[in-house]
Amino acid sequence: MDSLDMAGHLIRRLHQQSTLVFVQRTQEAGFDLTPIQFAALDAISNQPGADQATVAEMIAYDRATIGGVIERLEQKGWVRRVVSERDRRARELSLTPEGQRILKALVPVVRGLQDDILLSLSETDRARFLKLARQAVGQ
Amino acid sequence: MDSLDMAGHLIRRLHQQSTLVFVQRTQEAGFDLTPIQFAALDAISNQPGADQATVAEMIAYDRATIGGVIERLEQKGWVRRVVSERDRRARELSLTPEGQRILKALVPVVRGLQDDILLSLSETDRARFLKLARQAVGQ
DNA sequence: AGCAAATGATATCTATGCTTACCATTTGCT
DNA sequence: AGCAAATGGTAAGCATAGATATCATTTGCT
Repeated sequence: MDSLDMAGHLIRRLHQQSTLVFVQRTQEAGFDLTPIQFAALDAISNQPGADQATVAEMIAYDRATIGGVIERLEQKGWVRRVVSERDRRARELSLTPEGQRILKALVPVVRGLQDDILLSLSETDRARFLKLARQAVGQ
Repeated sequence: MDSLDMAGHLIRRLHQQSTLVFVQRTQEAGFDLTPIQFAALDAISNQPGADQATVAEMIAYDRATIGGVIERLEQKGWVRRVVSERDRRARELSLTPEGQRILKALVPVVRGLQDDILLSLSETDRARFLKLARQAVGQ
């Protein structure tokens, strides 16, 4: 078996393709952000007031890296970070009005590009693939 | 549709899982390297004398990052980099005897961990998934 | 032969992605 | 109340990952 044909390598190439499509399509639509920034934005929107650790857990991310992601979202003016009164270690996250506007405009674009990630699969195979992928990540 | 259930996010989590399993299993076996270092090592072994650009293309990698990867492999004493006589811009790559020894010991370990990446899939589903993944990356 | 275009490689910059260590604060237990 | 353990966050370090710019050399065309 060729090492390039093994699960690990195929998955890396899928990830590569996925990121590329995301960035290209969102840029074409006039946005400037990464897939992970979108995931964080979406998570914060679904759970306003959550702290960074919670958001990290929601999107299966590590605590150390999420800090930088949130910081960049804050710099863009899309996310607010307020020290929690309940727990002064924590920072409560929420979207700014601008962040909400961006996310709302972004959702249909991101939804629309998902099929482009798996362009060489038929509709049926795409559904099969996603079902298996879901199962593989234990969801 | 939840953004966490979309193709892009599922693929990112697969990649995460894949890398984790690779590093854990190879470390348990006494090795210290990344998936991409393995891919490069394997590519060089299959095509000794190839230059960096060729190796990058073989493993679907970008030219800018491969330099660092090869450099780390060279530092480990696994790869030799010799300026080509044919084309003085190029560096011809080959494995050192140590690199050959390591790769030979590594191959069965890496082969063996592939199934662990997709542990929650049955044998049949794993084969289905890989077939679809292969198709999705256009291979 | 001469020169523009292509190519191999590196440098720089930005952004993940993960590990370990550390600091501040809170929790849980006695 | 007192204190160890747990938790939220940041810092530092290493390794991808890709875009763009630059440099050296080679190729292709005339």
